[in-house]
Amino acid sequence: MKNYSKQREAILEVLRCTDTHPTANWIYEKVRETIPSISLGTVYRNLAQLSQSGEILSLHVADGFEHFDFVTAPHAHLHCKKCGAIIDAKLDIEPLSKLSNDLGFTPQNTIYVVYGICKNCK
Amino acid sequence: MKNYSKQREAILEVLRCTDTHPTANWIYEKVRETIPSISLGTVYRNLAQLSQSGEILSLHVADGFEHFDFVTAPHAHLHCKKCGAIIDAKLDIEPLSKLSNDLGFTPQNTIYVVYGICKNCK
DNA sequence: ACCCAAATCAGTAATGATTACTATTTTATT
DNA sequence: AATAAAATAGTAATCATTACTGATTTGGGT
Repeated sequence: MKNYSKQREAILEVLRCTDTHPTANWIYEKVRETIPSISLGTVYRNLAQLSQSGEILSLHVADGFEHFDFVTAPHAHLHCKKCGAIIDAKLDIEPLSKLSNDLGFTPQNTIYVVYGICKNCK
Repeated sequence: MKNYSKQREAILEVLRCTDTHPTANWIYEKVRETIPSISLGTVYRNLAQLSQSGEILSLHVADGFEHFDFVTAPHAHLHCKKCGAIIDAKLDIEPLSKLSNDLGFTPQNTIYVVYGICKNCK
């Protein structure tokens, strides 16, 4: 079903080594330093696949871009409206079991985005 | 700064009278029943303006569309991966004051999306 | 009421992130 | 080595959203 590819490995490696929450294009530019022939479509395809299999997290914020996160454990994302930075934060979240009890909704994963102004932009 | 327009009024009215979380295009089609000459650009412009002034909420989920919500009070959005529905849910959220204390981040508003499978699609 | 500047509008064209497609190459298995 | 499935590079197409333009509407002052 899923074969090894050095392109996918490189994409994961780039994502593993940043604490920003890059876009597909940012990752593309970064991977090109190692694999100059890689194509943007390959980056998109692998990110979608990794996201679908739960190995990485896909994150939609109000800037219109899809962002990716190597950290899949539940945590909050602070998005600065000025500089666009996305900062990780620990934040206690009510257990999701209530959702299945009350609404019959089976939760799979959770995205928590807080919009505001970051330390540097104040 | 901000003048009255019947178009903006109609857009707000459509949004007020639905419990779905419509896209700009859905709202456009709906408002056209009342104001057939309205243009899609007008819908987008007003939604952006209302969202920026905090009168409505803009919501980005993994379907690539921007959704809008008349309810601005903090609550969770359950997004069904199968049918694409967005369902409102009450969910206790840790007070955001900690963010400013710990990270110097000034929170303004909060979007909480839970991905999963809804009751009907199970 | 009338005037004027700012705001808004309808209609259309442009943008650009993402997806789809195709012919070629790589991977894993026998 | 032979084969089929999976992945790739490169390019073209899609389509939600934004930008632009010239006409219309709004609201405050005279």
